[in-house]
Parts: sequence; structure tokens; C-alpha cells
Amino acid sequence: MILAAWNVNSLTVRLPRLLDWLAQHRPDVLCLQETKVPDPKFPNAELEAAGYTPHFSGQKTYNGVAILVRHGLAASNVACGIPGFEDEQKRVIAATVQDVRIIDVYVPNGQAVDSDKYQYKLAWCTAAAGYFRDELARNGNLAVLGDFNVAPDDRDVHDPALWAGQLLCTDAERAAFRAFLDAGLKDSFRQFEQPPATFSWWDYRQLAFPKNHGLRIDHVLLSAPLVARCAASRIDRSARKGDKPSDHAPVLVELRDA
DNA sequence: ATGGCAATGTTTCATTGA
Repeated sequence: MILAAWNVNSLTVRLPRLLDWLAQHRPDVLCLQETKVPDPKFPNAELEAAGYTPHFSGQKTYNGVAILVRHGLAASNVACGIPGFEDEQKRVIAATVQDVRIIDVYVPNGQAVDSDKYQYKLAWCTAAAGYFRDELARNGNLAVLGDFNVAPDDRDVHDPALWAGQLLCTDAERAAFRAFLDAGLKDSFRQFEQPPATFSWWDYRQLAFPKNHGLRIDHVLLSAPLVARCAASRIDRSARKGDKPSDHAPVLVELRDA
């Protein structure tokens, strides 16, 4: 089973590239973030024609998440948001596919370390950690995929000195990420030997991608039973190349059958 | 010392992202 996550930075703009990518990789499940499309305008027909059933929770301009499930598989118990955490922003959708509970997250960016949005980010992460813990108690096969907007440690930063204490790299954000792991999850990417300087996001400016000035902020977290089944975890940096790319590259994991 | 790009709607600039 192939699971993937991709912040597409506008599903409307990225749809042609997304369809190409789906045809090339044929993941069983793809979790999207930053779709930026209200539900009535979601491109259902195009994705169905591509062989995927979408489940989505979107809004105008900002945020928006979707889980695409390959035809032949069924999704059950689709749920949006974090139970008990009131939030206008569409950042979470969950579904069960085969024996795996999947949660697609778009963690708040935080904007600036001294901002209200940063405080919202930390509060959101606290609520999310509780949600992951609760879901794990219900189904031991839990995968949390998405844009976490945190570079977990200095290996995940092209220039750690430059980024020290900056948004996405602060102690509090990294502690929030560790709290996700403490809920019973592992960073699938770090279960394998990886090339140094592997990132999932590169700024559109300053030739950041050709210079590989990136951060690894998109992740797939797996519970212990799924770590045991995980055969690979990687980032498809080729998706960042060419015309009109998203600023994020997809993350993929391969799970062996139970 | 600063901004540099891209997407969106509030559209010919402001806001946000990361």
C-alpha cells in the first residue's frame, strides 16, 4: 500500500500536475493540503476520471485538505476537524482505508514567532496530539500525513544557523512535533537511511530549489505496527521541478500487507 | 539592510504562506 502527502498550494492551479503525478505514481491514498477550494468547486469529475475518489474539506483562499482514494479501495469513517477543538479553518480530514486509519493534517504556519497565529499554531498542535492519541487507542494502525510546518531537527534545515530560532524551527514548535511522536508515532522518513540535505519545501524566491535551500516540513508519521510494515519512506523532489510547481514536494511511504 | 515568488480576492495592491 502506497500512502502519500502533498501540499499542492492551490488544487485549481496544480490540477494538471496532480493528474500527471497520480498517473505516474498510482498511490493508493494521497493526502492533499492547501487545496484552497470550497467544497462545491472541488474538481470531483477530473479526479474520478483519473481513478480516484476524493474526500475533502475545503474553503475559499486558504487551507483545505483532501484524501484521494484509488478506485478499488473503500474509505470509511470519514471525519473532518479535531473533535472538541473549534476551528473555522479546514485543516484536518481522516478516513479509514483497508486496515489503516489515515489522518491528513495541514498544521498552521504560525506566520511570526511573536504573533497570535503562532499561539494558535501551538494550541492547535496540543489539540492535535490529543486527537492522535485518541485515534491510536481506537485503531493501532495509524498514519498521520501532511504539512506539519515544523522542521524536526537541524538535519531538516539547509542552514541551521540561519534558521535557528526562526519560525518552523523554534524550540516550542519542535517540542510540539515531539509531542506527536510521544502520542505513539514515529517519523517514517527517519526509519531509513536518507541522503543528507533531503527537504520537502523550497521557497519560490532566491533560486532556493536549484540551490537546495530547503526545509523538511512535510511528514508521514506511523504507529509502531505500521512502522513494522513500512518498506520505504521518501520525498519525490522531482515534483518540484518544471513549470508551475508547488513549493512543496510529495512524501511517499510504502507499507507491506499485514 | 532588504527583498527577491506565487496564489488569492479584497484585484492594478494587500495578505498570506514558509
